[in-house]
Parts: sequence; C-alpha cells; structure tokens
Amino acid sequence: MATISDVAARAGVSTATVSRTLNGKSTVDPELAARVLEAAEELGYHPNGLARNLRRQETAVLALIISDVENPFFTSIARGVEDLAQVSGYSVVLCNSDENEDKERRYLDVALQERVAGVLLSPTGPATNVTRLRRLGTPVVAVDRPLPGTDGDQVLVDTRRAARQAARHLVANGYRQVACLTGPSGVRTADDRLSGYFDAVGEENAVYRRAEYRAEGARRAAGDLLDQPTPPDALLVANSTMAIGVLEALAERSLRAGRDIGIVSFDDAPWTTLIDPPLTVVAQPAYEIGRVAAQLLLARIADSTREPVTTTLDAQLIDRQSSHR
Amino acid sequence: MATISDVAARAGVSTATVSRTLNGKSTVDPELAARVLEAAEELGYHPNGLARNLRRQETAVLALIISDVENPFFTSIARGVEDLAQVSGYSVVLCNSDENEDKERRYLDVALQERVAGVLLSPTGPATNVTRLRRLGTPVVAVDRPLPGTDGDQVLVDTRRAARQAARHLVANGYRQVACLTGPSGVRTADDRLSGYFDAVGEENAVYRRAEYRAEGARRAAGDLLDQPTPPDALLVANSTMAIGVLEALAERSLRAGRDIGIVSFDDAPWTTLIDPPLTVVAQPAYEIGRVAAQLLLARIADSTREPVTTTLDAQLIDRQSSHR
DNA sequence: AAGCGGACGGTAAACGATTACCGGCAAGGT
DNA sequence: ACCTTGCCGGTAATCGTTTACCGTCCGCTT
Repeated sequence: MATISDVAARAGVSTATVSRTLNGKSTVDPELAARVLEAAEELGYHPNGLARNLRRQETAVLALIISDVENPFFTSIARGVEDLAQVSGYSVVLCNSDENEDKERRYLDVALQERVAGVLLSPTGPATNVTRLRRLGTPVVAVDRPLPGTDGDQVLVDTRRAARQAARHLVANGYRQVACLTGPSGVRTADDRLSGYFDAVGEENAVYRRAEYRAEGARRAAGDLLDQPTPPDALLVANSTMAIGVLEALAERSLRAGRDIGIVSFDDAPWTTLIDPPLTVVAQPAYEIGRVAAQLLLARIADSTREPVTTTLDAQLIDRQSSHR
Repeated sequence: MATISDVAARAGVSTATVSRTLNGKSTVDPELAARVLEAAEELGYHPNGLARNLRRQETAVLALIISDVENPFFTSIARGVEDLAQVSGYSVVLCNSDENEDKERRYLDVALQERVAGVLLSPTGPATNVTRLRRLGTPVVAVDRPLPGTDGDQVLVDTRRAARQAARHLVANGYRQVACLTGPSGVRTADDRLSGYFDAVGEENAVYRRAEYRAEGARRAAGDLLDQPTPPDALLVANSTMAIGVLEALAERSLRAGRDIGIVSFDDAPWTTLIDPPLTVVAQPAYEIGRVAAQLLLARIADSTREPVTTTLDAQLIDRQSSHR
C-alpha cells in the first residue's frame, strides 16, 4: 500500500507538502498541488487512518452501544444518531451488547482502545462502568437509560409517567385486574415502568412478572400469569419484543386481545397495526432520542466544559383496539 | 492518559519490558513483571489501540456493512456474525448503508482508513466497488448479494429457486393471477426473486411492480396493483418490510389475506405468526448466513491464499394460512 | 538599495505502541 | 580458568501521519 512518502517521492516534494495539499489546511503552489494530486491518484493512495488518528489524537467515529439490535426501538435510535452524525462528518459504528455486561465491557474497551470521538451508550445495568472512558476524556452520553452514579449528558424518556398513564388507561376502560410484564430488575426502564404501574394500581394490588426483554421469556411469563386461578384481565407489557411473546401466549390459549384481555405495550413497532385487534401502544420517540443524543455528544466533543444536560422526552399513548373490550 | 512510558518510568524499567509483560510474548523476571503490573494498575493504564494497530498493521475489528438496520433479516445476520467473531476475539462494528451508494462508499472508506481486519458487505448495487479495499489486502466477503465482477468469498441464498417455489405454491393453491412485488432494479436479490417468479408463471403472464425495500413504497405499489381493473389474486412479496406495506394496503381496502388474496412473503419476521391469517413466508437462514460469512472471513484473514468459496444456502417455504383460500 | 514582511515548502519531531538487535551476565562444559 | 550458550532487558528503529519550526525567496516600502 502506498504511503505518503511514496506520493511525496513521486511528486518530487516533501511529505509535508503532500499532507498540506490533501488536507487543504494551508495553501500550496497550484503546480505542486497538481503534481501531488496526480501522484496520489496514480498510486491509489489512501491515507492511513490509524497513523492520522494517532497523530491527531482523535477519530471521526462515534460508537453506539445498544443492548439489542433486533429491537426496533434501538434500531430507530441508531437511525437518528446516524442521520445527525452523518452531516457533521462522523461515522457511527453500532455495537450490540446483547443486554450482557461482558459484551458491553468488551465494546467499551474497544471504544477506549480505538479512541473513538465519543460514545453513546444504553447501559445494560447498574454495573456499567464508564469511568475509564471518562478519565481518558472520551465523552459519553447515556441513551434511554441513565448511567449509574454519574452526572453526564443523557437522553431519557419519562417512562414512569408513560407507564402510569397506560395502566390508568386500562383501568379507565373497565379492566379490573391489570397486571404488568416488565424487564429484568436493575434495568432502569424496566424498573421505571414497573413503578409507573405501581403508581396507577397501587402497590398492594399489583401483580407482575419480570422476564428478559425478549419474546420467549415474555411468552412464558405471560402464560404463567394467564394460567393463575384468577388471571388478570389486562396486561401492561414493557416492550414490543415482549409483546410478541405475550401475543403468542394469548394465541396458544385462544384468548383475544381487547375483548378477553386488555393489552397495552411499549414501543410502536411497525407490525402493531397489522394484527387484529391493532395494538394500543406507548410510542417512544426513538428516532428523536437518537438525534438529540447525537447532538449532545457532538456538542460535548466540541466543548468539554459545558454543563451536563439531561433531556427527557415524552412518550405518547396511541389508543388502538387492544385496550378496549 | 497514561502511556507505556509512564508505566515504564513508574516501574523503573524500559518500555520494552512493559510491552513484553503485558503481551506475554516473552518471559520477564517475575519481580519486574509484578512491578509493571502494579504500575499499570496504579496509573489506570490502557494501551492505545491506535498506536498498537499502527505498529502491528492490523486491527481485531470486523466491519459489517448492511443496507438496512431496521430489517430483521439483516439484524439476524449481524447476530450470526457477532456470535462467531466474538469467540475468536474479534469485535464487530455495524455500518448502515441504508441502501445508499454514497453512504456505502463512505463506510467502505472508513473501513479502509481504519484498516479493519476484514469486511462483510451486502452490496447495495452494481456500482459497489471494493477494489481499493482488495488492493490493500483487506479481505471482503459478500453477504446475501454477490459482489459485482469479482470472485471473492460469498454467502448467498438460492433465492431464485425459493421465489420460483413460492410462486408455484400460490399457483398450486388455486390462485389464477399471481403478481410479484420486488425491490429496486440492480439489487441482486430483488432481481433474482423476480426471475424466480418469471420461472414459475412465465414471463408473458407476469405482472409485477418494483419499489424500495421499504414498507411505504410497497404499500403504494401494492395499492396500485390492487386498484387495477383486473387485480391479481395473489402476491409474492420480496421481503418482510415490504410485506408490512402490503398488509397495510390490504387493510385499507378491507381485503383479507388468503381468502381474498394469497400472500407469500420473503423473510420470517417475528410478527408473521401474530397476524390473522398467519403469513406464509420464505424463511431465509439469516443467522446462519452471518455465521458462515464470518467463518469465511476469519479463514481468509488467517490464510489469504485459499481458494475463494461461494456458499449457497437454501431458503425454506413455511406454509401458513395467508396462501390458502 | 537596503530592509522588512509574508508566503511557501522542507526538515524533523512528535503521536504510542511493538520488536529487531545487541550487550551483559550467569551457568555449564571442557 | 576460559569459552560457549542462552536468557533477559534495554536502546532505538519503526509504523504513517501531522505540524512546529525555520530558511528561502519574492516583492514592496522608504
């Protein structure tokens, strides 16, 4: 592979001139510049980003570490981040922590070692540790879930309020026993949604199960709930991948959403209007979360001294049929 | 941030000894090693990956460039790649080309400049160009779609055969006028699926539309087809995001899948069993594609002289209700 | 004509690791 | 006792850039 000195030699100039020509920082004689460009072209020269970054002490790459690439909520965030980063000349690499602390730590290490310009992180749990990154000066912004014990930038959703509202909606529609299906303990969104549910029904009346934020676990947990002697007549489900499991559990028991059992789920996945009855959901502004988070990150990269900002966005209940008898 | 010389100074040894201790290539005096480890610990030392990679001329990072993060087919591939790469100590960064040549080129440039160890690519179209990457010696394996005009490693699905089989399935089930909804011209999978459809119905009887591999375009295209004076009575749909649009178009017209219009779609998305009637699909082994592709890539990284391999996997028709009257 | 300033391009020093090479020392063989 | 061998650890080169610094040259002013 051609290096900058090869280009310099071929063009009969110094490496400094090549660098200056290619980066356009300083003006160079048009004639020399032309020779450089031609030489670079002929040799198929492409700067070595490693060397460049090493020297410049920076990379135009943002890392986005999410906990589930198969969850449309997170991929929407990814789109938002990407669209915004793109226009500022940053590339985004997506890392899938799979809701797994080890994987998450590994990707944080990669981010650290590769000296990315910034990290957007949806922490898997309370053990998530970004102090090493912080110490190096790499900005980190928390997305969707707060970062335990730090006061950095973050973009969150008022998910507790949304859960409360959703549970009340079910109660208002005449369901007597609203149960809740939420994610693992320690995952902040899961805990918050459960709290919101408690707010609405009162902790003493609460019936709930926890499961992985996945279809399979939710299917079993919902089944367990439905097979109780006095099963709930409505379910608040904490995300759309879980909702898939819940709907499977209903189908297995020939129960119909709405009439037999009221359902509200978080996350407005693309398929929610296709099922019968259409699913009432709490739509989170995922794309917007991504955009705002990227904005915050870029702002902090530009000025590391600014005050940390917490942006809380609102979720919106979209009332369809699965929450009506 | 602490560098290797800081550690060396603190431990009272040379940088070479620090490096040797930390990388374990060569044996060092246990006493020195202990001092090094302690110093590294105290300083919170983390090697600078940029410098390391620059020197070693390699990175333990694979790039996976896909055309749509919001398509479950691609995210399943991503999981497959990741699970395999993980055990060999590689990290995977996901890049979303968004079915857009410019973005794709940009990410290929990033991969080139960052000197990733290898690239997995699902080419957006015939213009995709990886010669620069190849010239540098970076292995590239094509995923899902072949790379125009090269003979590298690739992992494909016999999608033409699958489309043919799916179209014949509809015909066999008594549908008279099977139409096809496929992706943009130039996208190999879209073209192949159309060819398979031609194989089944004969080119002279073919009725088809092309649209973006997205819900919205598919909704319009399906609407257009359904509003013809003599509309088709069955539809072969080229992927699951398009299927969403198609099902929306049906709902708008109060048409019922199966009875009113037979539907078979590519890709077994998680929600396909939840709708009524459940969707007959052509299931592609996405996770497996990812695993195999990662295997091929790692094998080539280890030995660049091996013969290029093309692996073709089979898709499977899963017969549910949407293809029966 | 001398002095001065500005523009431009080359030299070489970083960036932070890995590693080839070499010198010193200890142990073992003759 | 001397030579050989081998192990270890330090010195310094190296990876491919960017950029501080400096010298040169040209043109303008007085």
